[in-house]
Parts: sequence; C-alpha cells; structure tokens
Amino acid sequence: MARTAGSVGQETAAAVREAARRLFAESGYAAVSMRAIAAEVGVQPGALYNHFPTKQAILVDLLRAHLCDLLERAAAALPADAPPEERLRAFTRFHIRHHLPRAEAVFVSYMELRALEPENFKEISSLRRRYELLLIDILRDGQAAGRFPIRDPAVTAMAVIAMLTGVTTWYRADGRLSGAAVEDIYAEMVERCVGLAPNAGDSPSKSAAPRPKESDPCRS
Amino acid sequence: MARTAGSVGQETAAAVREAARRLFAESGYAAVSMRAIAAEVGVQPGALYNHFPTKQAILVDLLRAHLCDLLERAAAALPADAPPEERLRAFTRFHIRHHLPRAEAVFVSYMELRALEPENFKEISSLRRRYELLLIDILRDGQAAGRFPIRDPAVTAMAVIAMLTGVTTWYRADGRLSGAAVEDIYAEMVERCVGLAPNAGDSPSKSAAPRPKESDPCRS
Amino acid sequence: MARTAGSVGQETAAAVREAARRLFAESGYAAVSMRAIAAEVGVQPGALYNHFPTKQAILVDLLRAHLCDLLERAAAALPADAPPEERLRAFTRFHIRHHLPRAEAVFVSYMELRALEPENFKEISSLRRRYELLLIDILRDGQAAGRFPIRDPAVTAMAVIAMLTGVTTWYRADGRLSGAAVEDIYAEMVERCVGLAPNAGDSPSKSAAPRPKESDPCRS
Amino acid sequence: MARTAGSVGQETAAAVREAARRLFAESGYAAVSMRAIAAEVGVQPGALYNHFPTKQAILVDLLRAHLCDLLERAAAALPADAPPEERLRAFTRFHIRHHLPRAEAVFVSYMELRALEPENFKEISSLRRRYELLLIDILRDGQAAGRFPIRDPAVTAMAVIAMLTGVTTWYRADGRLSGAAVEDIYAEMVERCVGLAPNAGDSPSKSAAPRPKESDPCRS
DNA sequence: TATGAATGAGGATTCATTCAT
DNA sequence: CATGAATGAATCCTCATTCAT
Repeated sequence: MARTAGSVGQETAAAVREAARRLFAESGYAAVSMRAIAAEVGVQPGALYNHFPTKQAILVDLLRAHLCDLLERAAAALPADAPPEERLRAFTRFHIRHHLPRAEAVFVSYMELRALEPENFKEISSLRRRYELLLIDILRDGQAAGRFPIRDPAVTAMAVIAMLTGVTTWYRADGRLSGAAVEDIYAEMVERCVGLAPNAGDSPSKSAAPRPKESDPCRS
Repeated sequence: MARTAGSVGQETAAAVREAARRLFAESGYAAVSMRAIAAEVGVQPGALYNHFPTKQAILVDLLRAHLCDLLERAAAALPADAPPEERLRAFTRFHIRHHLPRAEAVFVSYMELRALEPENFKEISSLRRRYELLLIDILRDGQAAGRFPIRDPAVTAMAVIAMLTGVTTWYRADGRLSGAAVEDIYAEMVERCVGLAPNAGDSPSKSAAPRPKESDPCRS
Repeated sequence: MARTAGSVGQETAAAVREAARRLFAESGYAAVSMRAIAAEVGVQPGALYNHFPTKQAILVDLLRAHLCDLLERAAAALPADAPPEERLRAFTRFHIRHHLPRAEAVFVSYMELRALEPENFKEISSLRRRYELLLIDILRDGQAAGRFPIRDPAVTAMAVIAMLTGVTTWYRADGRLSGAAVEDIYAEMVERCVGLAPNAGDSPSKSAAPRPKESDPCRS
Repeated sequence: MARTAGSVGQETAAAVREAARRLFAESGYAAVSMRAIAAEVGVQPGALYNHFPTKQAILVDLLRAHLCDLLERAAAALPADAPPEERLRAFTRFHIRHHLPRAEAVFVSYMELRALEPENFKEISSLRRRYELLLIDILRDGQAAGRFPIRDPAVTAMAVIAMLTGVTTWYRADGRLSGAAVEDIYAEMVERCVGLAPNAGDSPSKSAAPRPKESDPCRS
C-alpha cells in the first residue's frame, strides 16, 4: 500500500536482470561479482539483495525466464498436426528467429548450467530437455514416416540444435548478413542435414544474395 | 633434495595441466581457484608458481597446446590436393576422431577465450581461426568448383564446426553409441549439410538418396 | 490508517520488547539483528524504528524496565525494620520467587551490560548496584549485630547473588523440581552460607520431598 | 622441512588464541570480528585462516583447551579416597585457585556455549558436565555418608559452582582482597552451604559454630 | 504506523600471489 | 621444488539505519 505500487522496485529488479544477463554472457557467471552487477545497475551491492536473495537466484531467474518463454513461444509457433517436413521447417525458423535477438540469454542458458546448484540444475535442465524433445519428436515422426532418412533422431537433434544455437556466437545484427539471410541459410542446412531437399519456397530471392564484401561472419 | 633431477618437476607441471584441464572444463576458469588446482595435484598452492607464473598462464598453456596439437594433426590428416568432397570428408572424420577423446580440452578451448587477457586472446584466437580456415577453404573450393551448392562458405563452416564440436557436450564413451557410430552419423550429416549425397559406403541402405543438386538454386 | 489510535503501536512496541528479550537471552545482543527481531514480531525492519530509535535503545529499555521493576518489588517485599535474619530470609525468597519466572530478562540483565554504551552502562549498572546494596546492607547489619558470622558482607553478597541468580541457568518449570522446592533448597543454602542455622519453619513438608527419579536438574 | 620447524606459525596461532580469549571475554563471541582479532594480533584478517579454519574453530579450541586443562588438573588435585569433607574442601580450593587467574577463559567457557554449533556444543558441554559431576559425586557421597545434610546434591552442586565461578566477575588482582583471602572466604561459605561447620583452622575465632545437623530435616 | 527500497559500512571467508625457509 | 605463512584485495552477503511513500 505504501509506495507507488512497487514501481521503483520492479524497475530495479528488471535492471538487475538485464545487467546480469549482459555480464554473465560476457564473462561467465563465476567471473561476475555482485559488485559488478550493482555497479552496472547504478546501485550499492547490498541493494541487490532486496530483489534477489543470492547471486545464484539471479542466474536461476534468468534461465527459468528464458526457457519458459522459449517453451511457450515454441508451443505457439509449432503446428501440431502438420507433416514432419513442415514441422521441422517451422522449428528451424522459429529457433533461429527466436534465438538471434536473444544471443546473450541463449549463451548463458547453454553455458551456465554447470554453475547451478543441484536443485536448480534439475529444474533448469529439465526445462531445456523439454525443448530438445520438441525437435526429437519431429525427427522421430519424420523418420517413422520415412521422410527423414536419418540414423538417430536424438543424435540428429543434438547436432541440429548445436548448429543452430552456434549462430549466436558469431552473428552480429550490424554484420554482413541480415537476420533473414542467416535464417534462410540455416533453414536450408537443417533440411539437408535430415536428408530433405531444400524447399525452393523458403529461399526468397531477396535474401539469397548476401552482401559479399566481408570475408566471413566470425567475430574473432 | 637429491631427486632425479628435473623429473619430479616435470611430473608436477604435467599434473597441474591435467588437474587444471579437468577443473576448468568442469567449472570454468573463473570458478577454479589455484588452491583447488593445488589440492587436486596434492600440493600446496605456492608450489604451482614454480611451474606457472600465473593462473592465466596455465590456461594459455592448455589452450596453446591443444590448438597447436590440433593444427599439426589436422595438417597431417588432410590431403592437400584431393577434390573438395574428399577433403571435406577427411576433415569431418578427423575433427570428430580428434575431438571425441579430448572433450575437456575442446570445451575449455571453446569456452574460455573470454577469460584471456587481450594479448593472449589475440594469440589463441588466431590459432583457432587458422583451424576454422581449413574448413572454410575446403568449402570455398567446393563451392567454386560447383560441388557444394552452399550459399556462404564462412557461415557453413561455422555451422559445421558448431555441430561437430557439440558432440563433446553429450557424448559419453560408455553410452549408447560407439565413437565410430557417432563419427559415421556426423560425417553423413556434414556431407548432407553442404549439399552432397552421403557417401554410399557410409550410409545405411534405407536412406533414400536426396537429390540436392538439381533442385538447388544456390550459386546462381 | 483509521485504527484504534495508538493501540496497535503499543502492541507492536510490546511485541518488540518480548521478541528482543527472547532473542537476546537466546543468542546474545550482538548476535541478534534488527531483522531477526522484526521477523519475530512479524513486521519489516524499518517498522521497529517507529518504536525504538536504535537497537541499543531496545536493550536499554529492557534492562531498565527489568531493574526498575525488580527494585520496586524488592522495596515492597522487604521489611525495613525486622531483624537481619528475617530480612535476609525475605530477600532470599523474594529473589528466587521474582527471578525464576523471568529467567530471560535476568540473563540478559546480567550478561549484556557489556553491550551498553558508556552512558547507558552507567545508568543500568547503578540500578543493579542498588539492588546489590539491599543485600549488602542486610549482611552488614547482621554482621554488626553479631548474627551473621561472615567475614566480608560485600563478598558474601556477591556470592549469594551469584548463587541465587545461577538458578535461572538450569531451572525448567517442567523439570524435576517445583519452583517452591527450589526456593526452599536455596533459602536454606543462603542461610547456611551466612552462618545461620536453617529455620525449620521455612521447609514446608510438602516441598521437602523432591521427586528423586531424575538424577539432577542440569540441562546439559 | 622448510622453515624453522613451525616456529612462526606456532607463535601466531598462540597469539590468535590469546587475542581471541581476551576479546571474547570482553565483548562476547558474536561481537568480536575476525578483523578485530587480526588487528589485535597485528596481522591481516586472511592470515588467521592459516591457523584456524573458521571463527567458530577458534572458540572451540579455546573452550576445549580450557576444559581439558581444568579436568586434568582437577583429577590431579582431588584426593580420590578421602572422606567427603576433605574432598569437598579440596574441590573448593582447587576451583578458586584454578579459576581466579583464568577469569577470561572461565567467563568465555561459561557464557559462549550458546555460540556453539550443535556438534561443538555437544562436545564442549559434555566436558563441562564432567567437571560438574566431580562435585556432584562428592556431595552425593557426603550426603550418603550422612556428613552433608543437604537436600539435593545436584542442585547444591550447581549452586556452589555458580557461587564460586561468580568470583571471576568481580575479583581484581589489584583490589581490596588477596586471592588467598578470597579463597578462604569462599571455602568457608561452601562448607557452610553444605551444612558443615567451618574448619577451625580456616575460620576466624569470632564465628559462632552453627549447629546444622540436629535441626536439619533434610534427607528425610 | 508500516512498507519496501536504498545506503554504506562491515561481516566471515577466499583469492592470487609472494617469499623466507 | 615444496612448504607454510603472509598479504591485500576481493568474494558473497548482512548489518543498522534512513526515508519516500
């Protein structure tokens, strides 16, 4: 009742989340101190504890939010009853489209599982597993239907996800390639990976011609 | 006193390297203390400084050794004058065969670049870059020769390497699949990725041959 | 807003006092945080400052209240013009009867003088001294009258008070002995201490037979 | 082998013990910071951890050393087969003589049990209990032999120990009374407490002999 | 009055590193 | 080479207290 309904607190908590996401992605959970987060937020270290009880809680909060959001949006984006090819295509495009603008959160989510205490690890890795299962199911169905000449859906899924997620390590929004171009390239590679001929309709002519000046997309 | 001159020291240095590799892979460079390394080696922290001047030096030593070894062996394993398809196949198989038994070093080499001080970062990432260029060159040649209907050799290379390296995050020597099986599966996926029909000898008979070439509009 | 004016505040202040007394007795002043007190009361830490300006003020309040109450009741309980033996007997019984049900406050009052800032220390320890003087006076009078064959009234007083107050460290209301039995035992010991034969009339038969099953009253 | 056989380390550890004893006695365990102990020793806070793993460990070390020393010396000082009166006299004098010059350690040992973690509490309070049992046994034997007309050996023991230990709270070596004088006074009080006529040699001639035995209804 | 957010100092402990031995 | 002790700074987190609401 006191205080204009949590407005300041909400903002600080949000700022903490953003600062932590950035810093964790940049240097890793262990290398980022509460002091550093506080400084980024513009607050004294002790103030962080009004919003998160521990440093680990900030990480868990970030991972949970990221993965829950991912699962929700994936559920909305993936057609349930379409043929496997279409579901795979949807998954690929969804994955890239979702991950490209969230490179930091993705990186943290994939890298910092090891920083989680056992309890939290269990929770978070089960969320991540649920997402992997979305792709495994598609590949399994496609294999069963004789549409994907793959050997092992689980292995293929891990390979595809690793490939797709890897984008976030080099993609820069202001780089040589647009997000749409990257999406096209990866979508084609994924389809080939599972043994499908690429769908001509997926490669709009406009994005097929990348600007070729720079020699590659790596950061190095 | 009076020990087989130099032998114990060598052994300690090697033990430090191994301990550090294991611990860095497990918890990340920042989360591992010199004390933890010393404890793993069975020595007091101060003793580490007889072998490495700083903690960072241990990391650099590990990364440099790993990447130099990688580059040397790659040079030996890759035929220089073969056609792109064969060179790509050689690269894929070499990569997996080399990385599978070195999961820890691989993981550290890919993850802890961010922990390097600028000078060291420059050195190490240029080594890594040289390895990536091996694949980019193969893909570029294959694209130029019209054999790989890919859109962007650099992007494809990053995708392939991400996919291949991802193996180390889930592969367990005592798991469901043998290293050879994994190698086969990934080799096939890589070839498909770049638009090649899988090598007949590698692929199970059930796999319907995709027809990537005629239907692909790339390199137009 | 719009609450029975002042009532809630009074209640909160009382709750703070009780919580602080309990916690100070349990863990010591220095080990108890304002946060802990607030939590015990069921209120936010800031709210405490509406009732007490500082943590130290809570302690002073407790000690002063305890000692003032003690002095008032002692004054009422002790006959001024009786012979020393009777005054001593009255003191002893008053002391035990007063302290047994106030073990927490007693413990805090004797232990946390050291936590007081100089000004407060002066005030509180002078109150305590006034209480000690009540006994010293009795002993002095008894010695002067040749009734107590003691060597040093001041030392005897400290010894007696230490002995009596020590009850609170082991007495449990639900233990082997009733409060009345304890009172009898201690009264007898005090009288002997100062060289008096115990008064037969003080040992009511009902309390003279303790339940002897358990071997002792200590907590350990 | 390196370093002149732990000389410096031993000294620092001893200095830490002394500083901690002094400070704990003065302000209480909770109110004393590792920083304060380090400052007293003349060393950086981190250096303390070369000698004690935690702050609690310092306290436990002090308490254990104090109580073990107490038990050892008590065992040496108390005649096993003497009559109860003599054993009691020996205990009393030993207790005062032992405690007077160790006021700080005594105070800490009696006050800071509450600061101990459960495991440590169990160990330390059982040591303390063993000491209390020495006196309880004496009183029990004296009661059984009909020499001490007391009602409850356990309660009496607690009272006597409280009385004796209380000396340390007010005794000052440079005060009005010598240690020997204090010892005499307390020895006499203890003997009276348990119903003995004071030893003729110990008591001033003026002290009228109390007749505790015939008039005492205890042990009925 | 109570809240929730903040401060600035300080809590115990750990850090990488140094160095006499 | 290794040890054990030390440093000085940093770690995460808690403290008493303040204050706008």
